[in-house]
Amino acid sequence: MRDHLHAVASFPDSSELPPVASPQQGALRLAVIDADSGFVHVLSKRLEGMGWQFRSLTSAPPLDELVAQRLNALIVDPTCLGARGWDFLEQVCSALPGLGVLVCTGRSTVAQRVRGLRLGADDWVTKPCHPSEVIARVEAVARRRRRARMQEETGPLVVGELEIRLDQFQAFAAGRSAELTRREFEVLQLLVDAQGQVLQREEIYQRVWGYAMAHGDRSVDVFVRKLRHKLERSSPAWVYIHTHFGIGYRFEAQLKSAADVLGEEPAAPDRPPGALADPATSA
Amino acid sequence: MRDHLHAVASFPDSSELPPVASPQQGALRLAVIDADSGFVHVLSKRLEGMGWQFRSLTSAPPLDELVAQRLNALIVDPTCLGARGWDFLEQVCSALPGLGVLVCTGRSTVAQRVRGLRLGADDWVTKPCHPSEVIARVEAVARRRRRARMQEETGPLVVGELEIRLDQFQAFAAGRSAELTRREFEVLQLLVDAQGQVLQREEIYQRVWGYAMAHGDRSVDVFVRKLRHKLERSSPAWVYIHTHFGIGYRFEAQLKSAADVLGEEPAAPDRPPGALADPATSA
DNA sequence: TGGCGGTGTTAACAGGCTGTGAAAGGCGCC
DNA sequence: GGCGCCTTTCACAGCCTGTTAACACCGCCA
Repeated sequence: MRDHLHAVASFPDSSELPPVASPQQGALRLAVIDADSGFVHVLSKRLEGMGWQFRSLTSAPPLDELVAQRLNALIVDPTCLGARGWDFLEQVCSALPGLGVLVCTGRSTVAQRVRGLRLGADDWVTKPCHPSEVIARVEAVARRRRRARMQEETGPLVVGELEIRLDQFQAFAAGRSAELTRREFEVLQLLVDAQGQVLQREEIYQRVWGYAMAHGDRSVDVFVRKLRHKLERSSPAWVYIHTHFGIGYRFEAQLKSAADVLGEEPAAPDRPPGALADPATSA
Repeated sequence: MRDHLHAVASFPDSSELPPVASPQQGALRLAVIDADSGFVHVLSKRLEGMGWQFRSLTSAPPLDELVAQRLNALIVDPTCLGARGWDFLEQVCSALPGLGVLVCTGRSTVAQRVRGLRLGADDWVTKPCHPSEVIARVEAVARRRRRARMQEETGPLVVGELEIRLDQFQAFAAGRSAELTRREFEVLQLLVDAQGQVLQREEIYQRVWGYAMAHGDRSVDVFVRKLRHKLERSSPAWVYIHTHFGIGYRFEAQLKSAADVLGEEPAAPDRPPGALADPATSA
């Protein structure tokens, strides 16, 4: 169902194991900037075992050098960059929007972490930490980035008058944001991903909320209502979310008929705008 | 209730799977990836009793090996896969869209569950859990998947001018929805699946409604009436549902004669319009 | 031919499901 | 601590559906 995504992904199919050095399935190129040799050593051991391409540094390299490396991710401890740490972080993040940046450093205040993440870091890990956790987070970060980049490469997903940008968690129509909240966007994305399949409420709830839907919960309905409202506001000539009574919802961009756009059912449109069967026209 | 689906499942007999009794009606092939031997043991006991084909692993096998197993479902505890757990999940779900994937693991955060489900897992069960629940969920998941896969592989089912889409709970003719309600669709699906066999009212009722039909209940007749009406509206040149007097109904796409389409029974209809009660044709 | 049981057809009803608006509750931000 | 946004819950209205009943029609049989 979601295979349009992996169709675009640039990773070869062979899914194999540790040995060998050639870049393999899921392997990433990454660099570590850190003066803590023990940490770097342990980490590099692990990364080699996974076949990732890996480079370690102890100070900030020129930006263009980083660019040339075509990295997937960067692990950095700003401590070793002294006062220029924040600057560097900001520059890297703005110059390489496709790069996953993970800050891994000793104790820090909440304010520092917030600042770092605001400057564009994707994640913040506090030392001491287990290499596995660092790796897992790097993978998560890289996946997010990959996804966003894919989005960029293939162009935003367009259906009807809508433009859905995964990288912004937002839908646009005619260049204007529909101003969806996070959950609204998630519900929309799920429906869009289903490619016209009807999704049951339970399934929607489970995939978006992450746990089983309590009997009688109307959250999904309410969010669909909000989505419809915002989508209609942004793109009045289209209908996107269709109800299947007793089952659930289905996404399909559908142009409204002229009559529907002007006045709602002016006089005798005895049937629903969407689909209908008029024997006369079909015969 | 929907055991007609089983008829479609195709398990080749030759395989290197454990020597269980020959696959029986409703039995599934499944694999469990989990290092928790106690859990696996209890589960396997249960599964053997049900005659399901079952294989247990403690680490992630290569993808192509999984493919070769022709599984219906996979139960996995990503914990035992370490940092690659998410990757594995993602790969499996995208490479095997027909496979039902159930994550069964210890405590987890909402974020984790959402992530897992969005990567393509079908359900998420938290340990400790009762084997019965796991099995019930696997069945539900496998049913959903099989349905989606069947649809995908065989393409939409087409009979006469009708196109039946399981994923939309709907029938189409000439690209237009027949606007069937859920129950109408279920009755139609049952009749279509019977492949031209005559089904008794009692059987139809039992399978669709889920319990025995009360004596004198006319629900099936009413639904057949509604179906005929909607199907004729969508596809006027065809007759789909045939009555067998004193027995029940049979589905067969049949092109009407020109005379029948133009005027309903002009005067001397030498042949019954709907090919109704004609035991001779069925023999 | 008339009676009888099975089926076609229609309409009305009750209940369930969904749409909708608003209020209450949470949560993060300032 | 106050504030605002988002989420969730609640209540009510309206629509859709499944069900039942009633009547018309058809084929079979005496």
